[in-house]
Amino acid sequence: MSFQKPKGTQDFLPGTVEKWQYIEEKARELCRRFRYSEVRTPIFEHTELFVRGVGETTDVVEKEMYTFVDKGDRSISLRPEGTAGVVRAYAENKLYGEPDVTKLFYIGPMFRYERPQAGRYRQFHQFGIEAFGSADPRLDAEVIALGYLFYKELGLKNISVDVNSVGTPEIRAAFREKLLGFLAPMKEELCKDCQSRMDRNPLRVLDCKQDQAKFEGAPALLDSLDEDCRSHFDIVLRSLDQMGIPYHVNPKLVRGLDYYTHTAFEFKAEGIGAIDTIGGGGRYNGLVGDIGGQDQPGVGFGLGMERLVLILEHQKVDIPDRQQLDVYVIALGEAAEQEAASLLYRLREQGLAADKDYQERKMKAQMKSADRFRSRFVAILGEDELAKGEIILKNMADGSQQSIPLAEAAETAARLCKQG
RNA sequence: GCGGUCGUGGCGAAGGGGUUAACGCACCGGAUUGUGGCUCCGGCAUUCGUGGGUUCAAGUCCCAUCGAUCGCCCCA
Repeated sequence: MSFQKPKGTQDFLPGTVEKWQYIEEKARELCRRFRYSEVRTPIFEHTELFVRGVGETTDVVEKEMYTFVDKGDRSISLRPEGTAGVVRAYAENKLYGEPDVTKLFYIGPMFRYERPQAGRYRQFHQFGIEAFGSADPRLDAEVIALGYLFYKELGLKNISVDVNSVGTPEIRAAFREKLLGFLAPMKEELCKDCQSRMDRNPLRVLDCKQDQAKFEGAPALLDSLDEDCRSHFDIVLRSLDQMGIPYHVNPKLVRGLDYYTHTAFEFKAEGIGAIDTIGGGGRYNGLVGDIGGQDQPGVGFGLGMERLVLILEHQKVDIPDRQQLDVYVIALGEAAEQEAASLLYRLREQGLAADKDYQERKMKAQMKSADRFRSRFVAILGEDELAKGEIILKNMADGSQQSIPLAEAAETAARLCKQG
């Protein structure tokens, strides 16, 4: 094989794309119900946007971006996540001028240079939403609700929602100091991952799988929240309660991107390998201003599509798959082939899904094809039929068949198909 | 970036140094001169990811490389 797809990428072939189409359709339909409109932003942006937006010390920008210099000497990066680009588009196009809350969604590929693993690819896809222009905690709840309902309506079981408040950057900075004070004396006893986490992201140390026991008396971020943060968080939780959305408060929940303020949340599922987070998001009140726009609060999520597909398969959720054909035209002999080609076109003009063989195969083989395509009818056109100016229309489900004048074939087939 | 496992026809999968590369599914043809889903019969890999090496002899051993897969860090 001379060519292979680049590592960590995938070809989505017939049989699988239908699944994706179904999921995307569900996402769009749900967004419409919640009044979120689609945006399509570039797949690459100036590197600086992600550095400023996502945070320059995050793993995502430190080691996972596909960055290159273009012919104009600009540093460009393939988007590693969706929010930064949407925020940029929101600010650049001055959508904050709209009187209402701006609600946007996107579906598309993202890129991260990492070792592929179950549910992790270098090109992966996200469905995400962003709502700008309101700091109302009920909007946070709406965002969570949309994600939750998305999974629920797709038929997923056992999706859990983890929620936390990460406060404001100031509160987080203060907490970080307090936590480092607590951890410093025990640094030598921590695992080597935690030791490096202490430098990069101390809040994450508390989430370590090995050292749990040592963190008994550790300070909790939730206890450090000020009045504003606390009441914001309380309203989010109360709203979720009233909507009947199950969640659990996870004080250790920390997200990998720097821009979150107040609410942070994750959707999780089990049994799909080492990775259980299938989506996450939160509020990002300073981000629009950081990126250079008029400051506006925002909240949103990003959901991983390949992880979703993985779970759908794992939970054996049925997804409407291959399309079926209405009519398969079988022609026998050169003269019939010629006539069949035009009959085929007329069937399609009637709005029917129709096809024929183009490999001069035997009738039996063509019947098998009709069967494979799950065609409802077969239109047989042989020497005899051609001579009589008719076709045989056979119902594949019950085996019954009738002769129909060739001139009326398309209309008759269309009528029969529409009857059900 | 680090570690484990794996790479044989369209797909699944035997074979673990000795020279015609099992088998199953799918596909094609025939039994059934023009009718599918069942049955029976037949066909279908000059070649074992790629490159190098060891050997009289290499899918089979060694090295490298690419890819897949699982895990770690991190994340969707």
